[in-house]
Amino acid sequence: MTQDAAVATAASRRLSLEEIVSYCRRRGFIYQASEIYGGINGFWDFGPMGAELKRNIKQTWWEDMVTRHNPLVAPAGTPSPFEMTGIDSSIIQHPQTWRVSGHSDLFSDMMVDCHETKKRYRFDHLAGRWIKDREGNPLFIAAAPDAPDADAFLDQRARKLLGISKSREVVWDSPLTDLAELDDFANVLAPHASEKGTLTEPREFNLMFKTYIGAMQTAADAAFLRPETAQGIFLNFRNVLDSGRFALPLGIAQIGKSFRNEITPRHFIFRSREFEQMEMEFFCPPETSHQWYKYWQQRRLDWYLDLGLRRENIRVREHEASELSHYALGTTDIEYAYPFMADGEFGELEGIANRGAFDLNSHSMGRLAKADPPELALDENGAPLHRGSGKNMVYNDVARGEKYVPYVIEPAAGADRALLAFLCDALEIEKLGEGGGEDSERAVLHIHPRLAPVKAAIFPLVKKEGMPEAARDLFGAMKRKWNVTYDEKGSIGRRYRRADEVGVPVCITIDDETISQGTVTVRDRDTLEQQRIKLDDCPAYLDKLIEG
RNA sequence: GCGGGUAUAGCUUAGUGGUAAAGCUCCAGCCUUCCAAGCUGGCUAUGCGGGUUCGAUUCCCGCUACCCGCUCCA
Repeated sequence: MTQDAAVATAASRRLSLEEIVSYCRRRGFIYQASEIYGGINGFWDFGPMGAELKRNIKQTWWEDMVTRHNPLVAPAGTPSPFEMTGIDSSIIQHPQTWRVSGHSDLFSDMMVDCHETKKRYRFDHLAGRWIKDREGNPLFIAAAPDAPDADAFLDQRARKLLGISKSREVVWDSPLTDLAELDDFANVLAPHASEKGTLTEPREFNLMFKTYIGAMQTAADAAFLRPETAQGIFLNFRNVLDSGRFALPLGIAQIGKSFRNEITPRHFIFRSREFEQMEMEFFCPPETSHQWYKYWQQRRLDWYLDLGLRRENIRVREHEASELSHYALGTTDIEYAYPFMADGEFGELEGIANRGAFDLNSHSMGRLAKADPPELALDENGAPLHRGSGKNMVYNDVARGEKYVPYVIEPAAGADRALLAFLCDALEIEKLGEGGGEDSERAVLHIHPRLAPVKAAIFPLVKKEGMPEAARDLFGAMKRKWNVTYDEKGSIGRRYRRADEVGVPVCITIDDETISQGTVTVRDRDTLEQQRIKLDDCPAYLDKLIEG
């Protein structure tokens, strides 16, 4: 850190991603998974500090979303009071869950990529016809899978490419042929390309981790690690309603691990293959859904701001209609200016979506195709593509005197991304101009006390005159309620710096006045200011610091 | 997935075809009464696997991981 500080020119500065990674490793926040075996791409382990920080982030989210919620009062801007609760569902669910949700189709197929246009096609959706090019060489023109009329599309492509006038008929050398019947793609012209031979070999493209239930491991036993926690909530919607005496509007929250076989894990823990989500599904009457959507956008933004993220580093971005997922009526991203993003660019922190009744209807009727309103996806025989459970998802709203399938607002946050954002935002190298005349730097993590891995550090000023004994007594008492540390090694200044670097909000120092008058000094991490308080007031002081 | 770069101690660096060096950190001891003091001592490293060589941390090949730029991102 001395080296880093030496290149600092401003009064304080933010760190690069490499410096953040180095810091996380050095101070016990995050290590590369399986590091002693050379590491494993896309996986990370949380060390002593990181585990505490992540636990605090999750706990703060859970408290603010679920346990501290008052269901008797309607917050400003909402149509009504509402209830909040939580579940913890299984990582492995019935495979039909992912077929109906759309994740199987989207996440697992043989795909071919086009080098030229960068488009990706499902291998089994591509077909085309053979023809002779201008030099008389064989050329396979592939049709766009989404073209309404493949023959018309192919004729048009051939006329344009080979200069065949409208008065002449296009003469093909073959009927419509699946790409799968070709030995290689060297003579294949991709649907949107200008040159042939731009397609890759078909590659399996499965973003869900596959496993097997039972020891036999046959194809019929295949199961998947969840790619999102949300579906576990939809599957249990009826259970929660039936067993909990809840009425809508109702939010069901869940925190847990999810798994995606990302093609390119990147940027430290920003995109990893195993990650933790904090998701909530808010079930409400359809006609109020937009109002709730707006409410949750603001409330989720406020959560990050209240916990100290700088406003200038956060952006709220509403998706364009063309960006929307197959299920969403509206989606807003809360984005953060991560240090690996270019200046002025932001990366996703949390998404808030209005999913309509898509999920509940899907799990009732079967996989829905994107349409307005959504309709059942059918296979070539007209049967449902993926059958739903057949269970009734209609809610009988006695208070409103109507029955409906609830609409769902989903704030879906990444716990790891939140952790990364809080770290990046809070970590600074500060230049302290004063102090003995020489330039002095300190690394300090200005993390919110609620999130701080260690809440307080307790020091005896020196190791004599009864100070260690008094400090240990205080430490023992505080430890019952908070994660506090005791340190008597090194000079007092060195101990302050060590505490600053891992974001300890306050250092409590025992000195000779503690022994004679029962007072201690509390030193603030951010202002460096000290004040003297009564020894007995330490718990109340810390409680106020954390909870405000 | 493509291209470029990197890999020596916990961190930041040095160096060498023949016993791997330093500063910081950390630990122990002495000292120390409020912001990284000082003294003494100590622990700890060439990412993994091949090849060339009498001998490889150094040269070559492969792999892995990380960083940067594209690509992708339910």
